[in-house]
This record gives sequence, structure tokens and C-alpha cells, in this order.
Amino acid sequence: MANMAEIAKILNISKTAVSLYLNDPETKRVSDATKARISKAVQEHNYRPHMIAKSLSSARTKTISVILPYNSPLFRSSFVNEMLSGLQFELFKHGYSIIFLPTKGEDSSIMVKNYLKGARGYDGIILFGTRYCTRELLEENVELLMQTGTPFSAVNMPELPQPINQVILRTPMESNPIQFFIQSGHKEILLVVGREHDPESLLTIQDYQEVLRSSGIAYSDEQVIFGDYEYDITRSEIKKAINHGVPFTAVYCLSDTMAVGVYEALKEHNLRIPEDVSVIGTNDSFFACYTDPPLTTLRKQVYKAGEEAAKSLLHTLQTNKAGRKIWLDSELIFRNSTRLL
Amino acid sequence: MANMAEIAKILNISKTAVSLYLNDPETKRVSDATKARISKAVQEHNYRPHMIAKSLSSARTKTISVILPYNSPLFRSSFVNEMLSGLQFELFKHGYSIIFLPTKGEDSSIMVKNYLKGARGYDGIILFGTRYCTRELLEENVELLMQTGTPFSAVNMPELPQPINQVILRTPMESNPIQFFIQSGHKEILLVVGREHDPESLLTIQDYQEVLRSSGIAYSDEQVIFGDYEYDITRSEIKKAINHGVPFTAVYCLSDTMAVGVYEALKEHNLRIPEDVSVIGTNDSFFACYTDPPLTTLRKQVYKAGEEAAKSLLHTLQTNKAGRKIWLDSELIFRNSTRLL
DNA sequence: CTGAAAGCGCTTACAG
DNA sequence: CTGAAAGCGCTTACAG
Repeated sequence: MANMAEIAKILNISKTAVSLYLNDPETKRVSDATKARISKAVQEHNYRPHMIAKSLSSARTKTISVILPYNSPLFRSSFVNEMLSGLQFELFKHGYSIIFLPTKGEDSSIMVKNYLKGARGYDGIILFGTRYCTRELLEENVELLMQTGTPFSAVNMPELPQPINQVILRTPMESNPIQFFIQSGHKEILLVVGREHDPESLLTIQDYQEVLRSSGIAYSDEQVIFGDYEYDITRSEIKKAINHGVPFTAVYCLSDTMAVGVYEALKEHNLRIPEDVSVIGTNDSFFACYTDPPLTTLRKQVYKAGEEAAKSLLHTLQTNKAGRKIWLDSELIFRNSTRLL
Repeated sequence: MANMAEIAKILNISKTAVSLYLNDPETKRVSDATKARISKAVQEHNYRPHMIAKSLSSARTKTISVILPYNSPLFRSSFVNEMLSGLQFELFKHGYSIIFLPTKGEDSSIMVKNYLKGARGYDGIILFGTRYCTRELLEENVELLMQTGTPFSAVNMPELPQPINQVILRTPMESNPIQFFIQSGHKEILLVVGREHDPESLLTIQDYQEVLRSSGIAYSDEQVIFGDYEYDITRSEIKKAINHGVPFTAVYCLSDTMAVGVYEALKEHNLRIPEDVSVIGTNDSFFACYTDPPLTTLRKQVYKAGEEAAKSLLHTLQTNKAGRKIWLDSELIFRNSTRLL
């Protein structure tokens, strides 16, 4: 396969002309006659631009790197995948590629650190927050990233004070599941979160306590369950709670996967949904309408989050300005797993 | 941030020494004293290798490009995602990155063509077959790809005669859903495939006809339904079949999504699963155990397929030899959507 | 409208 | 053990 120098040589013109035309067929700096000759030669000799060489000389790669600081295989979380969908669709529209670099390290903050010590070779970064990371480490990572000077946008993490691009998923009070349960007459509400220290769970617990308090309902530690975002763990933790006599008529879960874990535990104890217990999940995952009964769930604007992250990053790439914060409101999708008390 | 030349200058040594050490800390070609000095300077000056420059000069990118010839957003098919998981995990292990380049074109074969006319900048390719492509176009694409000389592995397509790396998902007779239905006493079996011309559907229809014939059961066109791999279309096509009086006591679907479409149609006609109709899906998707009733399904080795595709590609990259064909057998997972007649 | 030439940040024979 | 130098395939001021 020919390279640009060979094409130029064959036509007895300069590389400059070839480059100019190939990068902008409308350019006025090359005559129509020359353009036609180049076009023909490119076809005939099967010329394909070498994007690596292009990147090196132009100092632009047209590639966005996605940091997903997980040890386990990627592409397994429907939440993350949906966000990647939005991201990809928007980036492709503007001719950008997406690259996933190998991450190494025991936990997510170490991975990000190693990543930022590693090779550069992309125009910008999309940083995914992970559930398995404390807020302090999250902020530390963001600081490190800012120091590198690489443009980036952060998704799936709480709002941070730094002037960085962020897409934040937010639940307005009228879509708050706990609030909804209370308005439906429930007073004993189980909250199923992930882990004790991840920011998503922490924020949810705080919010839960606040909503209870403002409704004059007593808070009890034992009504907060840690399901680790896993089906099995949730199932066994719920069974424990039932066996310990923890009272509840409603359960809100921070993921749909955990909600089906709750389903299973309830079924094993012959508790009916929603007659005995109401259940709400989070994310409106693909399978949420196929469960028995179909699951009421808090739908987050996940695809849109990916899209907006791409847009804000692209904006920074063009203008060199960062700091755009975008809030996307979640919405309750009513199915048959909830009832008025 | 410093580059390699600056590091060398600061230490008053050559770039050669720096490069040698950085690419192989165990090298005998640099003294321990010099190694220590380089290491220190790299830390102090925050040196990060420039992977684009590295790729250009070494002619290796350590990047694998994935061709997913879809117009719609990627990362939305649980089947493809699971394959990507296997692919990613294996590639990361060996330090390879994954890149997704923007694809353009109306249909998948045009996308592949455009892709192969576009920029190069990766060591190898993973080519995903798409359901929405005829066998002829598939072969044409493979031929084009072979001509470029880029190492590649193909997944998710029927076995091709060319000496290329391929991972093929196969169903042995003992896991054949139609065979299973017949052995369970069913005689009126509906087959739900995707489209009329995609190779996956064609092969399945052929296989269906053969199994029926060898069991002495008459084949009827009206018992083959085209669901386009979509929930809604499947649902309405099944309802049509029921209204037309097409007889059936069992349904095999080429995807779990279509199977839940069947579920919905049956429920709307007050047909019970499995009492009135047995249903089998394909893929053992995440939600298959959460449906009502839990879905019996043909599990394909999707993750493994991704893994093996990566392995065979890596092998070709090392040895320059291609042509490895790997068959992975599918397996029936029994849940509660099927019964003996 | 066109071209000669420097440069992007590395690697890698080659020579010592 | 170490270094000078050519080269990877492009882009891009600069000069005409």
C-alpha cells in the first residue's frame, strides 16, 4: 500500500498538495486538475491515511479515552453500557474514536493514578465515577487529572466543587422513591444501597434520613441494607432482615439487580409483591418490565448522560474552556410492584 | 511535561539509553547507575511516554480495532456486550487497547468497505458479523479485509471457507431446541427467527426443516415467524399467527428478547406458559431468569467467544499465521417455560 | 496555486 | 555499556 510520499512522487507533485487536498477536498490551495489527479491516484494505489502519523504531526488524535476503573470485565453493567451508547453515538457523529486503555491496579483510585502515569495518546478523557470508591479518592483522582491538563468530562459521580465538566444524575423530590412510599402510606421502608462508603450509597442514605425526618418517621439503622450491588448478596441480606424481624412494607433499591434479589428473598418467605411488600428499583434496566411483577423503578437519564458528557468534552476541545455542569433529572416509572397502603 | 529528548538532555545521556531502559527495565544495555538516574528524572519531571510517537516509530500500536457494523448506538446488545467483555479482558491482559472507529454507511457491508478505505492505525481487527447482512456480503467483506493484509479474527458469523481466524458458535444435536421439543412430544413447533435473508436465520431455518424431516414431521411455512430480533415485532407477529389459527404447542426463538415478545403475545391471548405453550429462547440473557416463568434458553458461549477471538488474533500477531477455527458448543439451560407434552 | 523543508517524539540498526 | 543519526508518515509554517 502506498503512502503519501509515493502518491506525490507518482504524480510529480509535493506531499503538501496531497495532504491539503485529502484533508479538505474543498480547499482553494489546490487546482481542480491536481485534485482530480490526486483523487485518481489515491484510488488506484489504494492509499489509506496513516492515522498515527497524522496524529503525531498534527498533535490531534481525534480519539477520546474512556476511563472505567474496574478490575472485572467491562461491558457487563447495563448502566455503564447505556452511558457508553450515548457517548459513542455523539462522538462518532463528530468523527471521534473511542479507545479503552488497559487499566491496572487493585482498586479504582490506583487504576486512575496508573492511568495518568501511563502513556498519552488521546485528545480527551471521559472519567467514569465508580461506586467502589470513596469521595476523597474521587476528588483526589479529579485533582490529578486536572494537573495533567488533559481535557475531560466526569460522569456518574456526585457534584464536585472543582471547575470541571460534569454530568450529574439528580432525583427531584417529586420522583423520590422514599417520598413516594410515604405519600402512599408506607411507614416502614427498607433502603437497599451498595456499600458503606461509596458516595452514591452515602448520599442516598443521607437523603433517606432527611425525607424520613421531614415526615416525622423514625430512622432505624437496621432498615438500611448493604447489597453490594449484587443479586445474591441482596437476597441473603434481605432474608437476614426478615429473620431478624425487621419491619417493612416497602423496599427501595439502588439498582434493579438488587431489586430482583429482593424479589427472590420475598418469594422464598411467601411474601407477595405488591400485596405484602412494595418494591422500587433504580435504572429502569432492560429486564425491569419482564420481572414478575413488572418492576416500578427510578429511571435515570443514562443515555443522555453519555451524550452530554461527549458534548461538553467536545466543547472543551474546541474552546479550551471547561467547567460545564449538567444536571439530568430522574423519573419514577410506575409498574406493578408498588401499591397504596 | 517533559519528553524523552529533554530527559536525556537533563541527564546528559542519549535518548537511546532512556528508551532502552523505559521499554525494558531489565535491559543489560544500560548500567544500573544510569537506570537509577533515568528513573528518578522520569518521576521528577513527570515524564509520560507518547504512545503515538511510539507507535509511529515502532510500527506497532498495541491497539486492536473492533468493527461493529451497526448504524444504531453500540453497547446496546447484551449479546455483543458479553462478547466484548471477553475480548476486552483477554486483550487488556496482554497490554492491548481496544479502539472503536466511527463507522459510516447505510448498511453493514458498506460500513466495512468504508472502514477498510479509511485510516489505518491499529495492529489487528476483530470483525463482528451482523445479523443484518447476507452471506454474500459477509464473504465479500472478509475478502476485502484479507486483501488489506491486516491480521483479524471474525466472530459471530457462519463458518467461512477462507483460511481466516474464526470463532464459530455451534449447537450440537443434543442441545438442539427443536430436537428437544420433538423428544418432549411436541409436533407443532413455531420457529421465531430474525429476518428473511440474514445468515443466522437462514441457517436456523434450514436446520429446523432438517430436524423436522428426520422426525417425520411436516414442515409448514406459516410456522416460521420473522421477529426482526425485536420485542414488539415478535409480539405482533405471534398474535397474527394465533389469529390466523396457526397451530403450535411450542416456540423456539432465536433470541431471548423475541421470547419475551412471545410471552407477551401469549398472555394477551390467555395462553399459559408452559401449560399451553412451551417457549425456548436463545443466549441466556441476564433477564432470562427473571421472566415469568423463568425462560428455558439456549446458552451460547458468548464471553468465551470474545476471549478466543482475542487469543487467535494475538496468536496471528505473534506468529503471522492465520486460519485458526474455533467451535464453541451451545447448551440448553432448563427453566420453567417448557414441559413434556 | 505549489513546493522544499522542518518537525512531531519516539525506536532501532549501526558503530564504537 | 553508550550515543549519533536516520527514519516512521504525516502536517504546517514559510516562501514564492
